[in-house]
Amino acid sequence: MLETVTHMKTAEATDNEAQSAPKGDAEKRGRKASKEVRRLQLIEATIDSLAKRGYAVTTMADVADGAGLSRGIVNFHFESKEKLLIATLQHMYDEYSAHWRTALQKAGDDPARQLQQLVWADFDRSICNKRKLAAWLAFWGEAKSRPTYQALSSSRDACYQQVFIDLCATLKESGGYSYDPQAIALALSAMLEGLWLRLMMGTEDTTRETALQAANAFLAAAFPKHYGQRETGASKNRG
Amino acid sequence: MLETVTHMKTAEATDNEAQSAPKGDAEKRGRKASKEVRRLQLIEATIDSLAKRGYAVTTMADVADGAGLSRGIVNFHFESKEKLLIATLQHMYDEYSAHWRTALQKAGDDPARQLQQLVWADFDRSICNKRKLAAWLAFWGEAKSRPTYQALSSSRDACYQQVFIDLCATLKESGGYSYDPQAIALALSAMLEGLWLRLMMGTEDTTRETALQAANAFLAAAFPKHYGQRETGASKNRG
DNA sequence: ACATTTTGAATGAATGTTCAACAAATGATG
DNA sequence: CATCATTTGTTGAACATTCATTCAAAATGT
Repeated sequence: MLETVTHMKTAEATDNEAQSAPKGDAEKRGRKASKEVRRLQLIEATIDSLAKRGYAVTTMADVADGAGLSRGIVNFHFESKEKLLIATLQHMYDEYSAHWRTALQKAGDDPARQLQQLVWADFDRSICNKRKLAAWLAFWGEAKSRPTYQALSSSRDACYQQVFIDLCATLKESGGYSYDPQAIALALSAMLEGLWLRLMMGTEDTTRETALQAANAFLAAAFPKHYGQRETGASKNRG
Repeated sequence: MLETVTHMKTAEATDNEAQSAPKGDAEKRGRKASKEVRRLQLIEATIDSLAKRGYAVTTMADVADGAGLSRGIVNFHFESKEKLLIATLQHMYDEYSAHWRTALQKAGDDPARQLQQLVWADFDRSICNKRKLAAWLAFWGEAKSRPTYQALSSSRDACYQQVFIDLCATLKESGGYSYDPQAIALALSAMLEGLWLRLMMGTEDTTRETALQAANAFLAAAFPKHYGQRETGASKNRG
């Protein structure tokens, strides 16, 4: 019935979104708008480089070339390389945060449906694609030794985790399960991150489809009363 | 005037394993033994640097200083920086691989016990500590863009995954469960990796104990007939 | 005219690698 | 055992390269 979830599909191939033009709504403050557009353009180029080359060998020249601009431009819009990377991380964090909050809102009032939508949202093409995942992993690899990154580095923050715990607690009561909500919530969110990891690594046995199946299998096993084993909702649709 | 600068300050905190001596079984080829010891010493220093500073800023000088040796020594024992990193990754891969195989062997013939031991082995202090986990994550962040890393980068390889699938299939038959063994196995191993990720990130809400609880909660939820909700087995034993 | 943005070369710091000298162990010879 | 020759291991300085940053000049828009 509901194939609503997954069809965001915001330009996963290469994303030529930020490149178009500084036109349209900004004419009085065309400059300021142009400045924001430039920043976005450079941030997207940074994500590209992180995904393609990796954190360690992502250089300012890579970013500038990727954006089709000159070498010194990044230090004009961002003060330094570190600030560019922080801005990029912040951008991805904001995007992910907005994404799951939207999914939660769209889910309505049924807790079971809310949890399901949250889980499915994780595999939406707009955020779950090779490019973004690779960029996340690049940051994760550096987060532990960079205090500035730590707050933003885990896309699933404390607030997200608390939502999971509350939902698991609610389902526990309504379903009469007997586990610790906190433990199950941790297991669930850890599995989601682990599936992301598999997808990024590019092992052949894990695709977006199989990952979604695994997530559904977890839901069915942990909350049998709410997610019957019969209908997973992922087996027939999705191209 | 020149007092020999033999610091040998290997392994400050945890592992003074490689330090012992080039003696014993190697007298004819004492040199070769010493060579292996040096290699291990440098590999350990590399892990230290990866964990403390991160992949991007781990330099040859860091490694040499960490081992208490001179700058040029790494290029003598390893041909290049890349080969040092590959050797380090291989070392960690071999260690992890040997670890889970040993755990599997010790578990006896009962499939339920085998799976449980495999899961618990993941949180053994010998491999599940901040230092090693941080080093793993550092490699993961670079693996996608470095073909040489890819084969070794995921500690849990195809063989490990197959063991999981087979065990899940066996438990499915004996317990009369109704899910797809492959999906559940993927969910399980992904959760383990995700829990590792949380532990590395150093978020306060995830410790080795809570991670183990989450893993046990998963087992109890997925295989209720085999792992009753009552006894998790993790509350008192296992240091 | 004026402010803003962009360019591209110059600069200086950091880093991987090389290498000639040096030290230590090993083996040969008497 | 003593002495020398040879191989193996180690050092630290020198070198070349890469990269982030700076900045004066040019281009662009208002």
